[in-house]
Amino acid sequence: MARRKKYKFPKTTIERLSYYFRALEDLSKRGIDTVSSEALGGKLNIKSSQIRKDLSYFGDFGKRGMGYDVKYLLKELKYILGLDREWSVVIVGAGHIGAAMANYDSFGKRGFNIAAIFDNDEKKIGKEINGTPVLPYDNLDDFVKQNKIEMAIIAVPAAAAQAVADKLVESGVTAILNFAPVAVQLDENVRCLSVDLTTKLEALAYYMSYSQDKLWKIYS
Amino acid sequence: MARRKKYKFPKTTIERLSYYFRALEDLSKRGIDTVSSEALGGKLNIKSSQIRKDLSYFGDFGKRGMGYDVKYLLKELKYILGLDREWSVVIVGAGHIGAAMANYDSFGKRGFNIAAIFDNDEKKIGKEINGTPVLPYDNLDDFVKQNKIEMAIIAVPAAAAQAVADKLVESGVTAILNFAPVAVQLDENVRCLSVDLTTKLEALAYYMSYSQDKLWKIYS
DNA sequence: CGGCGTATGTTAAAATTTTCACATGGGTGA
DNA sequence: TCACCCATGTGAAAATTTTAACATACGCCG
Repeated sequence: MARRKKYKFPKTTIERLSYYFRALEDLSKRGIDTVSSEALGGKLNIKSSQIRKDLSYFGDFGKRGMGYDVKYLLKELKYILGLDREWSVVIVGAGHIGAAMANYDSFGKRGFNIAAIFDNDEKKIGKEINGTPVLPYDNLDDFVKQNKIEMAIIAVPAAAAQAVADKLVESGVTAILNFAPVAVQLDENVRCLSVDLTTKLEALAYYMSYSQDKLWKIYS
Repeated sequence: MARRKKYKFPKTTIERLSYYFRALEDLSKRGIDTVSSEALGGKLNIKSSQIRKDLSYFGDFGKRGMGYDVKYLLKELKYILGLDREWSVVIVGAGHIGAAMANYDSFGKRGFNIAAIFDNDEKKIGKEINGTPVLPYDNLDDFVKQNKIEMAIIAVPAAAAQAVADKLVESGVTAILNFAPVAVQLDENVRCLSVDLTTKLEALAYYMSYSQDKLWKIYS
């Protein structure tokens, strides 16, 4: 019921809240209106104690003996995650990944509106991707300022990423989702999360080689 | 020099090894052949002690007072990460994300060869994406078995992901990179990493709402 | 060839995160 | 209304991960 609780909590909690949110949406769609931490955890492969702890950082949302009211918890999570409003986002880079993001309809459903896509390529400029216009990279500055864009998705080659990030921040963007395989250096009041596709595959490769005992375990 | 060291290390270490690898590649390309943990950390926003610790799980690769030989460390990391061989991968789902993955050339450079893409859509079957054929989903089983595919990328809607994953595992795949926004339940000897695009944006939304003091901090 | 500067590898401490265990309180039915 | 069940919320313990600190070893220079 009461919202404010602890002031510090693990970084990983935020990510899990997002998982809870999605799972609850699914339950809600299926007409289920109450769920226990145990049941929710089963769906997500997360321990029930973890779920209760995560939620406890933000408030008391459940009823003892009963579990959580799905709709109520959804509303609260929506609020906590900042999803109770619309966010305007620009994508920089109209290549395959940029295009895939522009076509990713889940963003819209969550209130992330792709306002424009920016690229240097003459052949792409002026076209639309999933209804979103592709504009010249040179207009990025003005567009971000005029439309008060706060979030951006970087989908350009690694070599260009830092320059793009700098430009975005200078124009007023304060949150960046970066697909370029490079660590961009940013002011600390700008949030940047990276999605590193190669790294994920490499981690899988590691686990597989490991399981095949081809690793350092062999040598001494 | 010596390879085998500790047997347990943080899960996050593997991911960082992948970052080190890429940064070293970059240094190597630029003709730099020695690097200190301090310099490498500066490039990646990672503390030098973290780097030394990470590497120490696998062996002694540096020279005191000197740092690390870039080429040598690259070779060792390649070995540790299991990148000293080719991996055959299939993509399931020829939608925007599947297509983007098929077009992601970095995979090939790392030894991840996309052998085929599978989809149900008649209009897509028979075509090629970046030189890789799109085959009927019904052939997935046979193809994976015949070509001894070990890794797969799932890029289908959430509702289909579990069934696809089951089919892949049944056919012999033991590592999965999952783009579907759902937690797939798998046998524990199958490795599965998820890339959750919405979750990342949601985490950003959280951080931004937080910084704007619109969160639980307000209430009591 | 010995001392000096430097950056490693490691050990110990600190910080963070997860898990456990259980007291607590809401709801239900007699 | 009372007793019983159940699942929460939490405080403490365990596990994991990061950071700090430093002794050690390498190479260079005089």
